[in-house]
Amino acid sequence: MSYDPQELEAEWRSRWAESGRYEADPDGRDLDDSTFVTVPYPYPSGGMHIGHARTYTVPDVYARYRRQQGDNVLFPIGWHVTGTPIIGAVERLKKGEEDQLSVLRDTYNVSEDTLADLETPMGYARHFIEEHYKRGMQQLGLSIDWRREFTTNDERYSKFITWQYETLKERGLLEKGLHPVKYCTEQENPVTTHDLLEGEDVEYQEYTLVKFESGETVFPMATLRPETVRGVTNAYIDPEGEYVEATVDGERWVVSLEAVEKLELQDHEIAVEREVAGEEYVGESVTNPITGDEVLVLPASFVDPDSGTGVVMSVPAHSPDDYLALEEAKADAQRLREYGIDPANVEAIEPVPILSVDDYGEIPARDAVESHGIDSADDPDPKAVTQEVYNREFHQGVLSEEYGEFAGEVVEDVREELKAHFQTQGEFAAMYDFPEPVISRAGGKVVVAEQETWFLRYNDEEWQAKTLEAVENLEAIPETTREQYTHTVDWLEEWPCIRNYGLGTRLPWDDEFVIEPLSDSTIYMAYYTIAHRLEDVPPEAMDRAFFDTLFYGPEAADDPDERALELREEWEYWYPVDFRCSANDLISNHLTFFLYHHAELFEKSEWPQGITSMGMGLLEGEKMSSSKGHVVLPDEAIDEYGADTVRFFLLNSSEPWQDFDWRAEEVGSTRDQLSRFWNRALEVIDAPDGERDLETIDRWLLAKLQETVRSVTDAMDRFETRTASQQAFYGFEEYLKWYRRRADLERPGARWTLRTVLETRLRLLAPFVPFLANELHERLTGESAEDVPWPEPVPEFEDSTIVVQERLVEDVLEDVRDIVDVTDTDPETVRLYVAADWKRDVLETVIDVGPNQGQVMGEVMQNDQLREKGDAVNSLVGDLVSFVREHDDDTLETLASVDEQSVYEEAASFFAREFDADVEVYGESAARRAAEETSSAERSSADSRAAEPRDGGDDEEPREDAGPVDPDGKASQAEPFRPAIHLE
RNA sequence: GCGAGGGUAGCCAAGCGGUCAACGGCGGCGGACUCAAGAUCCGCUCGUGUAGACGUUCGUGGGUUCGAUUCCCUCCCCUCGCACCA
Repeated sequence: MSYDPQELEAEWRSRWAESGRYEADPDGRDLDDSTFVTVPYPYPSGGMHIGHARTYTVPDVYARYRRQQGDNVLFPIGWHVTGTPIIGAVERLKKGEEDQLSVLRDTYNVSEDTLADLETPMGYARHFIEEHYKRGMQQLGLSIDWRREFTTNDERYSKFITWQYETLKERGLLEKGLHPVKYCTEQENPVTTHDLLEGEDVEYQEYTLVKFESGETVFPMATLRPETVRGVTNAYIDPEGEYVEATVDGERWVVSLEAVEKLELQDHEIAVEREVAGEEYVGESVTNPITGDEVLVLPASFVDPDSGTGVVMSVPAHSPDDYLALEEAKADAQRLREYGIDPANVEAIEPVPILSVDDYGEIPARDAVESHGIDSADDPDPKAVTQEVYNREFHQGVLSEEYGEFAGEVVEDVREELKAHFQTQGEFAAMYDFPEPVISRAGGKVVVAEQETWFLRYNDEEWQAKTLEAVENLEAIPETTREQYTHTVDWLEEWPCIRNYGLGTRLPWDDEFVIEPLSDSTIYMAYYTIAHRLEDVPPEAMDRAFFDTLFYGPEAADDPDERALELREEWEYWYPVDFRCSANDLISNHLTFFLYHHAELFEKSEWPQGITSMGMGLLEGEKMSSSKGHVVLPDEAIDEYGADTVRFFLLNSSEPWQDFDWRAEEVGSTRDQLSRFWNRALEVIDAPDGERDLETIDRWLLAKLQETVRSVTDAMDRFETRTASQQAFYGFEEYLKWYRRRADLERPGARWTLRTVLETRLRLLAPFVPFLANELHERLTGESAEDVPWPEPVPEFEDSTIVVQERLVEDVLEDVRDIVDVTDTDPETVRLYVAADWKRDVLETVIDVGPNQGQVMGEVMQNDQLREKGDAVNSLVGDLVSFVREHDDDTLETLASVDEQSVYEEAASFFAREFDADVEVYGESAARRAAEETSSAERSSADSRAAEPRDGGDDEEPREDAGPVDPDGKASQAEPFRPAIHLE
């Protein structure tokens, strides 16, 4: 019967569903044997793709592994619907937006009839939960306890979040404050990126306003480079623009009309006194608040009244734009006169450098402009030049002497400090704005507004300290991520945790606001432990005291709720989370928040034990994108290849934390491999039982099996799913390939070996390919692989000697092959000569003395007989020194007990088969003596060799009737574990 | 720029101080099987070589070492994150 994944997988799926196999409850097993793995709950604003499939399969494989190890394992799932993405998607659907419709129809195969169901947020979410995620997860065979599902919009979940936020507020970890948000002036409402029509990628900037003065009137000039304030030579205003004089927080300011609304939204008291045309200010002198210098306000068409305050300061020494504008102004005396400015006054303006930077001369802006050959401020190229100057000055610019406490410092290091310094003194103010226009989908202009909001105080020192401790205690996989957590904790400021609208839980004390998604998903793993038993608890009973009792015990409430106390047992049984399988890009927010909230709300013993961070998925080498339709749906992949193939490919092609690349060709080949495995397995299952009558080669395979069990187990413990599955599958296939070549498979001993090997491998593979492995294991033994324990190495079959010996056989095979290839011959006889005993003695000496040529020679030369051999010994020692260096101590020790000659003799028939030749094995000494006898008989005289020592004991009895022969005198080339070879 | 990861043969990718010309997969070449194709199996896939070798390779340039793909430094290039988007 050939491999048919669809049929066999369907059968196992229903078996699992019917038996509720993966529903986990506290049972007799010890707390230490409870394992709780979680994965970020999916956000069903769209469908599931193959990248998600891996995300959820990694914890599944670990869960299955731990179950086989005897643990009680809980792997739950829920659904995250908080916030605006789902609402946004529904809005776009209802408006009939083509992009959205096409994604739904073409990418996710939503039928026309179904579209109507998607027009409410929860209807939309439900569809993707049921038809995509849940379905996909079940098809993949994920061992999830489905009783515990919930969504974050559920009433009871909200009660849980309410408890969490009330508790945090009480502990002083929430704080109210102002926070900049994107704000649509049309709808008079904050907007998210999804609500934007134009400028989706634009980030707002915090501009510094330098408060230039003219008498009592302030001209606030917006800049991103406050440190250049000492280099200001003049100001620019748009003569055509509309400006106002207004009272701002009690001061008299001149700003553009457009700036009024922005300032108002940014928490300034503002009252417009009168509107003025920009040109009225042209030619005026304003005073630099830092230097006290008077500078001229010049007209400039490039000034945008809708950017910042509509008045800008000019720093020609360090800004190419300003430099060019100044040059142009100087060149157009006519225009200056029209505005009543004496051109001589402008001509007199010279750039004032305020910092020095390598690669440029005194006036960086001028150098940059000149070296790039730019001559007009309207030229599009200055952008790049400006960027270059700004970057270099920011990272390398050293502030000049006038800067007092900041003199000699690099801009990058002191900008913030300098800004704060002058702000405190009242010379600077601040304003948020976008560097480019941003338009909402409602068509309104989007500006930055400051809004009252609630923050999580992630920069609270005590809280940080606890969290850092949680980071230290964590098993961070891979280890390199630990530093990223530490870094994130150091860097996090306050986090605004509410939004104006969206799905989710209302802020308990102000129901105008909703707790945002990253903030309502920090400790929900605790909710899984009780989710399936809440049905009978009315939501209104789930108050502070209820959860206090549940999480902190009976003492935490005056009149502890019985139900909460019962649920507490569940929570205590499963918590803490053993592993959270998440993604690299969540380290800097969600995962760190997860640690923060656990560190604060729970005892140390309940803190997360481990986090593994996963990489991303690519499709045919490119990033997946559901909006472009560049995705593979698990559904379709499983239909085509089968769930085991999908799982195996996802887990086997890279370690979890590495990126993986879904390539159809490789997935197809994975399926072929599994299919081949299936066929081979069936052959073993269908063959007669065999019996335990083992030859060396069987023992070799069994020894390799034990090695494999050991390394697969180690890899699984480190979450190295690729290493584990590679070893169990591909790695072992290589051994089997050798075994098939080497052994007579018809023997009962071989059949016994193959069955034993198959059984063990199926158990090792069961976490990865549960359908196939369970099925085959059941056919082989009557029990499924998941019903029997994870394999352990069997001491009886561990045998490093056999492994080392087999290696010698492989070496000889390779060496003979090489010689045959190079000489292009087809030998009829292959002769192997095993090194003489005295050579083994030299090897012993090298091992004893250490791999040092000089020392070894010193030792060896003590021996008269060896000394007589002269150069031969010297070069032998050289080779043996290398040999010893290249092998570890264990191997050398094992080799010491190996009888090399019998290894080859035992393998002789195998060699004969491989080379299709007669194979003869001799001892070097015996062969040599035979040669000497021949030659002495011929010449009737002793040559020099006759004087050589005969270290008696190594003389082997010749195996061939003809006696040992050494036609070409090759025997003397033999070295220990490297027999001399002669082909004829 | 800051933080993290990475650059290995035609491609993907393992190795992370010696058994490394470098696992494995894909692709390619040759052979077996077959009427044929596919699947499967076997061998080859840096160069040279009539004896198991030698030569040149693991982003660049240096260094440490008896020995470096593996350790240290320089530089170049790529990917990800850098916040109120989930």
